[in-house]
Amino acid sequence: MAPDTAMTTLLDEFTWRGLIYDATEGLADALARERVTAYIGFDPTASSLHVGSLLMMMALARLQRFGHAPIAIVGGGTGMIGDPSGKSSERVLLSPDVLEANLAGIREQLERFLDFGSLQTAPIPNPARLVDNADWLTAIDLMSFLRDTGKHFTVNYLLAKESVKRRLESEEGISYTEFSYLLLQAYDFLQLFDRYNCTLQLGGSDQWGNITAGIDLIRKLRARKAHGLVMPLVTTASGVKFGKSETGTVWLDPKRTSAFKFYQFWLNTEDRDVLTYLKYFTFLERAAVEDLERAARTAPEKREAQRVLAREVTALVHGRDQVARAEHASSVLFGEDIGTLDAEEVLAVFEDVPSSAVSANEFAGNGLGVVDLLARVQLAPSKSEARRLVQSGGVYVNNRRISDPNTRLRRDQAIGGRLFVVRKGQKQNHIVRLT
RNA sequence: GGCGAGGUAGCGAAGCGGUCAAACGCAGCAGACUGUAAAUCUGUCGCCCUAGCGGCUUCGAAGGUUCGAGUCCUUCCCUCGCCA
Repeated sequence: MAPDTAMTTLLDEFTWRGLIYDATEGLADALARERVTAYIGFDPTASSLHVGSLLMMMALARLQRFGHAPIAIVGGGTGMIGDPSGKSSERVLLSPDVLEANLAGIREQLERFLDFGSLQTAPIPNPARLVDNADWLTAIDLMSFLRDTGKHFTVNYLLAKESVKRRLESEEGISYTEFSYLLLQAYDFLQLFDRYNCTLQLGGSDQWGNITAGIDLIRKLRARKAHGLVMPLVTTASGVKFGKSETGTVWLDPKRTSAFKFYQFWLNTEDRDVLTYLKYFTFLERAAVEDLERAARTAPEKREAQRVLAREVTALVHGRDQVARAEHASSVLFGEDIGTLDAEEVLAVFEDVPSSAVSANEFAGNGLGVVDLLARVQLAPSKSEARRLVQSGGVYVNNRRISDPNTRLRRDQAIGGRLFVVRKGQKQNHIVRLT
């Protein structure tokens, strides 16, 4: 996509999208003057990022589209320590091998969003970089760190930081380890400045303190002005934590959250949030977003904005072909009658829907009770819970509501004798394959 | 160390000898309504089953009193205030 840079600047772009929560003085000038190298840190607490990180990934990608150079830093070093920001309790430390696996998973996901250039194709002037701060953090010795970095931070300054203050007030307190986190992140910024002339750090609004600490360190040690920009926390209008679906966290890794579920997550965005999300999570231009705003206002029941949002974000994360499949599956699932499909078609449509295999023998004779089945495939946490679900009318087998908990399913009732589509509530489907 | 208050289900919070698996609120799950939205309303919300005025395990821990204890007594652990 041709960056619409001619007319607008990166900062204008961020502004209309509502991505600027706070930024340092003079950032606009710096961005206008030269190619800036900017970084964002990603937390390696899991082997996959989730939709919450998407805002950050998109920010780096936008930056690159405007000709600046992005660096994604995965905190192999800081990940060993734990950031106290936004947390009310001490973090459990990750073991080195878990950390390593997490880094690998995250790296892969970031690569989808950023252009790292390559040896085969023509080099680009602003390739993205992926950096692990363990490279320098694990190498530094304590004495040098205390002399060169620690010396520049008064404890008074650290105590004044919001993240530290909050923890000091909590009964649990804060460990020396996490207390040092801010110094490490500041040191990261300094390292990136020295190595790549990186002069801008982005982050979530909870990172402001950490970012300014880095800026201060660079000013003190290198007498140069670095910048920071923080983005707002993504919220939902109804107060639900963003990034959760009825089955839990929405991850970017298709093995954890299928492309279908991912698509559904976005499609289910409520009206009040959809415009904000279109700005946050897509590359759609302003005019396109405004069109959708109009569409959402005049015909909200068509959910055009939600559809486009789901399509765009799913395409970014999982690819266009996955969008097509998710759309098809959605239209079948929420439209046509499953009963009219044969086993092959159902499998094709529901490829991404969670499934489990149950021996066909179980369905022989007078069959397997629904309640047992629900518990078995973990659509319900216990049989009692399963029974309750059935009684309240929340269970469907092959799209037909089952309201008697004593219902038994026989093999000859399975689609093509091979599978059952079990649904809990309106949206959670599960395929039971007979083997 | 002394004095005072307290530890109840995911969270918050009632309960003060029997009908307490434990009020109520939030979160969760499901239903109705709708647009696969929101709001609202309804049901449900310890675990198990052969689903019943059924069984089992809970009210910080361990003992004890009692026909019977979340409720009374003892000891211990932890938290929060105030004083040293």
